[in-house]
Amino acid sequence: MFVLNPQSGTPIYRQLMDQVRRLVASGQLAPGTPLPSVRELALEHAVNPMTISKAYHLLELEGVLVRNRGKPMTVAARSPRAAPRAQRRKQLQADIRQLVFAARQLELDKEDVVALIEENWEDENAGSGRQRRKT
Amino acid sequence: MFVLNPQSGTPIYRQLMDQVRRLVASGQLAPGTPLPSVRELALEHAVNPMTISKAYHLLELEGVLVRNRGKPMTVAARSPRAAPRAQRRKQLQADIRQLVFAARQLELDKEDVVALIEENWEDENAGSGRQRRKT
Amino acid sequence: MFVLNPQSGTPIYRQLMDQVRRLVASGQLAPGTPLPSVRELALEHAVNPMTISKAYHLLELEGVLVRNRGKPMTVAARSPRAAPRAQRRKQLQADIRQLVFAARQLELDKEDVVALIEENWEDENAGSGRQRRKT
Amino acid sequence: MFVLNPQSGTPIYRQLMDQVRRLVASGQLAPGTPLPSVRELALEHAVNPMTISKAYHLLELEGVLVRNRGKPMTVAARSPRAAPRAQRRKQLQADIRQLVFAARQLELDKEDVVALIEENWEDENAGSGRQRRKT
DNA sequence: GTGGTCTAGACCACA
DNA sequence: GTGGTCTAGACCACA
Repeated sequence: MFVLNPQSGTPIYRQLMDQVRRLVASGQLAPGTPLPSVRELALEHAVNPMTISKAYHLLELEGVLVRNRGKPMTVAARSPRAAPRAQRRKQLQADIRQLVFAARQLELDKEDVVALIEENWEDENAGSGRQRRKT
Repeated sequence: MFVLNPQSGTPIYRQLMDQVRRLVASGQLAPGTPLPSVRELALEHAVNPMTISKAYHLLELEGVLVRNRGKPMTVAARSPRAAPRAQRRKQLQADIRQLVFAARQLELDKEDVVALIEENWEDENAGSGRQRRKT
Repeated sequence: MFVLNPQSGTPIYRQLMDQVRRLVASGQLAPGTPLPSVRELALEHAVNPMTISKAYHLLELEGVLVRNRGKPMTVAARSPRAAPRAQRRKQLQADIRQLVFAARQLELDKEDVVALIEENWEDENAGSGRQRRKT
Repeated sequence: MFVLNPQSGTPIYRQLMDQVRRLVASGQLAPGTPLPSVRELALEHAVNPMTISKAYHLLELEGVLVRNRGKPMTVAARSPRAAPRAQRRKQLQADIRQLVFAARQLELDKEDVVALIEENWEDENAGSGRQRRKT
């Protein structure tokens, strides 16, 4: 469900937060949906429970998740089931800007970038998505 | 010349390294070109000199820069003046993958992403590029 | 400077947060004042650094403190040097309500409570304040 | 009869224990009085029966309540019907100290605190008492 | 020196 | 079973 990469440079708890926010925005995690338990995720990704817990806790402060004493955390019941396309686009802005900036420094054309996106789009079927960084 | 963002989450020395590598790959920083001094860059970006120095040092180890006693560091004289397009494309792979991954989680189409890139491409004239992160 | 009681039942990080907020509200911690470092506080109170860090981090999210890379955290530069008396009174409301509730259940009079406060007020000179709970 | 606040930070079973102890001390719960059943209280406050049960059990260990096979728990028959005023005052000490400590950190005067108590005293008629915490 | 992130593992409150 | 809090201690980025 989530792709966490400890080598990534981006703190694990932030990777998780980003992904939860996106899955909620797209409605893949609908309001009320229970999230995997802290322990479960921690075991699955060989990560410390506190790291997961931190991400969940911050998402709770943000209002994305709600805590339920003794029961798994759930997606908060807010807004429509999925954010409108315009808002989801906005959520991608920072990544887009970073990419455009990098591409221009590499003196690549818009066409190069679009081609690369098309190539990668096909590869990433069925959740085979990875999240890496330049390093 | 460089865009350093202390809020970015990505360590400053990495931001600098990424940017130098890209400008060298594209030939904007040609072999032999002197880089701004550590002090100069540090002052300009209100950053600790050690941070700049660390980036330069690591780029030297990588063979991208060369140290010249008493004179500013310069771009190493290696390969053609600029990397071939194919190689520069490769340098963008990680960013592309990250973007595609994020877009799919947001249930955006390839077309949305391309449109966003086109929008941002125009905006970023004249080195007004920023490098931010999702936060 | 701070009084932390691990036995208290109230989580340590919350005790610290409450106290920082109050000292900021009263102007005893003026904007720009550096706070004791995480390690310093942790050692002094024989408490884990992460516990202090958590309190500081949450206070940063609240806007009470600001982080300074590589330097101690400081009190945020916001509002007047000290909150107006009315606002500080408000900050005490929850404690007052709790006390009044307890006193009424004990069938004590307002006069009993006032007398107790007067007795304790004198005792607590010069930061000899403790923070305990009924347990 | 009882005011339980799950958001409070203070464990629910402790809130309940505190309140029972105070109502017994003041004679509002006289020796022999039956307490609401675990199930009843749990339902009324939308709380897990085990939580209520735990509080009752600990109060039994303390000697405040007694268990009666097949019948509701009752208030233990001990001492006079109500604790003398001096003892009840003592039961309030911890709350008083906490309040005085908070008030001094806020640089409020004894007069402010007394005024706040008087304001709140009137408001809390007829068991409308709440028990909250600073959060 | 500073804070940030993380692990491994304990114990608590609650369901 | 769930999440919350905490310890002891490591290593990283930055000043």
